[in-house]
This record gives sequence, C-alpha cells and structure tokens, in this order.
Amino acid sequence: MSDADVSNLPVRQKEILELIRSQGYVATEQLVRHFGVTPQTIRRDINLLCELDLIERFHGGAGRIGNAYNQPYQDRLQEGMDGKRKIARMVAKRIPDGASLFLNIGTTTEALAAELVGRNDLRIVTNNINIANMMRETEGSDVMIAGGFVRQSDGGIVGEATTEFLKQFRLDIGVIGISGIDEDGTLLDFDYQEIRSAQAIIQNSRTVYLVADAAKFGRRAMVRLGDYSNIDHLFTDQTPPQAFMQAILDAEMELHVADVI
Amino acid sequence: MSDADVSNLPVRQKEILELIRSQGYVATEQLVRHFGVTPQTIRRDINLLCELDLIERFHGGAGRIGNAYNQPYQDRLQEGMDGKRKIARMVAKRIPDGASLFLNIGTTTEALAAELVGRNDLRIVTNNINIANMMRETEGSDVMIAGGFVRQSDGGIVGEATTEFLKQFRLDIGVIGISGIDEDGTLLDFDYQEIRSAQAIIQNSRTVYLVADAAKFGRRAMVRLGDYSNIDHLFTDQTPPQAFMQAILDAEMELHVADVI
DNA sequence: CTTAGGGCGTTCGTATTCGATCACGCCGGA
DNA sequence: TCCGGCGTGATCGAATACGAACGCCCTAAG
Repeated sequence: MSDADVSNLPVRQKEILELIRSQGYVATEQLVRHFGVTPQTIRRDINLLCELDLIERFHGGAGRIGNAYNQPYQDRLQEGMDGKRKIARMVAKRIPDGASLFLNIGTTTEALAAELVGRNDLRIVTNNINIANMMRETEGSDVMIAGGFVRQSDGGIVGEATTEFLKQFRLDIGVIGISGIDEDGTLLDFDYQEIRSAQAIIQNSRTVYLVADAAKFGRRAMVRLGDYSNIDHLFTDQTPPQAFMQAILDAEMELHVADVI
Repeated sequence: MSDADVSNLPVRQKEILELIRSQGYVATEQLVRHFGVTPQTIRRDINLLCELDLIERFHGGAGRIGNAYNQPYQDRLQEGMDGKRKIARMVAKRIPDGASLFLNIGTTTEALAAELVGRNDLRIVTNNINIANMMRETEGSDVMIAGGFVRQSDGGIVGEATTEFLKQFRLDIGVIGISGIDEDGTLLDFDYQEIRSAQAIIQNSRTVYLVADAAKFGRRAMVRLGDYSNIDHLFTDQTPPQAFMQAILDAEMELHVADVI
C-alpha cells in the first residue's frame, strides 16, 4: 500500500514513525520534548510523513494510519456492538473468579474479553490475537495464545497447529461465537479452519457457552460446526424468532437473553 | 489500576472508550460527527473519562492511556534504537525474497520486523506478539505465531508449549537476539524460558543470524544460551571491544558491522 | 573563498480548540 | 403544580496549534 521507501528517511522521522506505530498516537508537544527541537520542526516532519501516507495527521499530533485492511473489520466491530456488549456483560458476570476459559475468534468474544480486562484470577486460552493484546493492557489474568497462522483480516489464529494446540488443554468454560444458526439448531460458520478450532474448544471444555447476537439467527453460512447438543448455555441479546424456539426448548441447553436494562 | 466501574457509564461514553481502545486515538471532531452532538458534549465526556484514568487527553482528541506496565518496555525500546535500526536495515537487505525465517523475542528483532513490513514473499514464524501485530498492518508475508504464555511485560510468548511449537518447523533463517555476550563468546540471557525458545530456533534454522547492538558486549546475564559455534552471522552496530575480537575471529562466524552511513 | 541548498529556529498573523458560564428542555419527587 | 437535578446546546474570551515567510548555520561543490 504505502510504497514509500521508509529506510531512506532521516533518523528523527524514522523514530517518529516508530513511536507512532508503537503508541498509536503521539502529541506534537511530546515529540518536541523527546527530540529537543521546536514544534515547527516536528510539524514539518509530520507533514512529510503524512504526505507519504505513513501516518495520519491530527490537530495536536499524529497517529497510526486508519488501515484499509482492518477497516472493514473495525466496521464489523461497530455494527451491533450494543447487543454484543450487553451479551458480554451478562456472560462476564457468570465467569467465576479463578476460572479457566477458552475464548475463540469473533467480535462477541472480543467484547467479552474487554469486560474481563481487570479481572486477575482467570486463566485464558485464546486463538485471537486481539484478545491477547487486550489482556496485556493491565496486570491481570494469565493468558495463553494458540500457535498457528495469523489471519490478517481479523487477527484470528487458525490452522491445524492451532487445533492441536487447543487440544492440549481441558478448561472450565469454552466461549465460542459463530457466524449463523439454522432454525433446527445447526451451528454454522464461514471458515472451515475456524470450525476446527471451535470444535476443539467444545471437546475440551467442561461447560460450553455460545454467544450469538440476534443477527446470527437465520444467517446462512456454509460450514457446519455442530448443533445445540454441543452447547450448555446460549447467550443472546433478544428473544430468538419464533421459528427457532422449538429447537431451543427441545435442547438440553439454557437460554439467556440479556436484560433490556 | 483503573478501579472505575466502566459498566455503569452512559452508552455514549462506553462507546467512546471502545473506539479509543480499538483505534488508539480519536479526534474530538470525529466523535462529534459520529454521535451527532456538539464538541462541547464530547469534551465533557472526554474530561470525565480522563478523570477516571480510563483515557488520556490530548489537544484535539483523546487516546489510549500510556500504560504503566509497558512503559519500561517502551523506554527500553527507545534506548539504543539508532543502533538497532541500523542493524535491522543491514539484516533486512540480507533476507532474500521468498525466505522463511524465525524471529524471536527482543527489541532488535522487532526493529527488523519493522523493516520487513511491506515485503510480501516471506514466511515468518515468531514468538513475539508485537511482531505478529506489526506484520498485520499491511497485506504482506505469511505469519505464524507460536503458542504459549503471553508475557505481559513485552508481549513475548514463552513456555514449553512455545518451544514445542517452534520445533515443528525447519526454516531458512533464524534471527535471534540476546541479553549479553561474554568475552569468550558465551551467549547469555536473563530468562530461562526465553533461552529454550532461542535454542529451538537455532536447532531448526539452516542459517542462524545473531543480532546484538554494542550494549550487549560485556553485559552480564545469568542463563547460558550457547556460544559462537551456534551462530553463522553476527550483526552489530559497532566494532566489538578488543577483548571480544579474539573469540569472534576464532569462530566460524561472519561478523557484520553496520556502516556508519 | 564563494555560493547554493538543506535543515532548523524564530516571528507573527490566522485557525482551531478549550473551558467557564448561562440557557433550555426533560424528567422525577414533593 | 412547582422545583431541582441532569444532560445538552450556545456564546465568548483565553489558550493552543497551525502555516508562511524569513534568517541563520552548516556543508559540499565550484
């Protein structure tokens, strides 16, 4: 994308780039103090880097560029976030201190992780690089990350190695998200590889939580993950449509709908 | 750390928090457009969140809080960065297109990863979560991450599982960094677990690159990693002190000193 | 020695953002 | 009905950041 040759930049500009990439944002004033130069000089650097599309300019500083590749992902993170957050809050309350849990790929599980930041008695195994990063923000729970291919679109870790890694554990709670649910309770996903990880998590969790916001009911996806018999608790944000209720009631599974509070 | 109860905040403030946590920084103006309210209201929100130590205030917006825990790490990232970058640039030139390589924990290897962003023919295996994140920024090389414990201090992934994961590969080049080098060529590190990963990388690389800036020569560290016989190429930024040269010349190892250009 | 050019500091007028204050509308309780 | 708290919008002077223009210093080429 950014086809500028970074390596030929002056030292100070390279360092600014480095700072911004690692910190996300730096104020002009911070850079002034850091380098001992005038604001004007910093601004010149920032403008130059900005014209090369290496950083994004703000009033008062500069930040990492809004990357085109994770933009759609960021959008997805937004849509239906209210529902996801409600679900996450509800699930977080049901995670006891000292529990061990799997968190797999998915925006809803990420929302859960956000709620769990600050808890410091948990042991978490995840194949989501964003979750691992999130939990690093504070001194808190132990985090293990699964090995495997890093998927650029969403930071998910997938592949046979990932599945094998997950199988090494047996934890209290497995939290999984999915792409869609059929009326008869068939759980679906778009990505074959992701399915394998989810199945490994299901097989090795004493209790399985499925988190799915309202949009998942009726959404078509290609790959079959399993059905309600694999799930112990289903968490959602709205009462599922009538057509889905029969299968839900027949299953030996508890349904939790987030309070509208 | 931040002992404020996030869950009781108004919806807009929670969303602001979410945006900042995911984007690193948002301008006041962006938030104004996003929520359709006046700048004044956004400022009130930002000030409130700032007093709760949940975000950091800037002129023109707000950003993620400069976390106390990775601060010492950030500092370490800074000191000697010039040298590290020079080394990184030199090594990057020696990584051919299509190569497969290990990158282990360490600030110098991170600097190398930064230089490799944009290359799109590489296959990279790493146990450094920062590197995995960095490579995600652009469409580029394939990245595999090792599984294991996520170390909060620096995002390194360590533990027996990590070592086992690394052993599954056999790659063209292994790039390792270390904490210190003795005069006789003994390679040292502070962390026992990290050593095991480095040794696994050495054993499974066709060529081993050691990257070490000038500060490493003579620094004492506790755990023995190996010696020059394990290394094929040593990259550094200054000619090593006289006392070290004999061992370096005796070893079957190429020494590369970064040009002062 | 002279000169041209790049990098940086300085100045100053302009643009933007900030905070204090007041006003309005929307509740819920007396 | 009245009242007070709360959240928001509006106004305006103060603080801050911005860009353009100019001059200085250093370096390299002639």
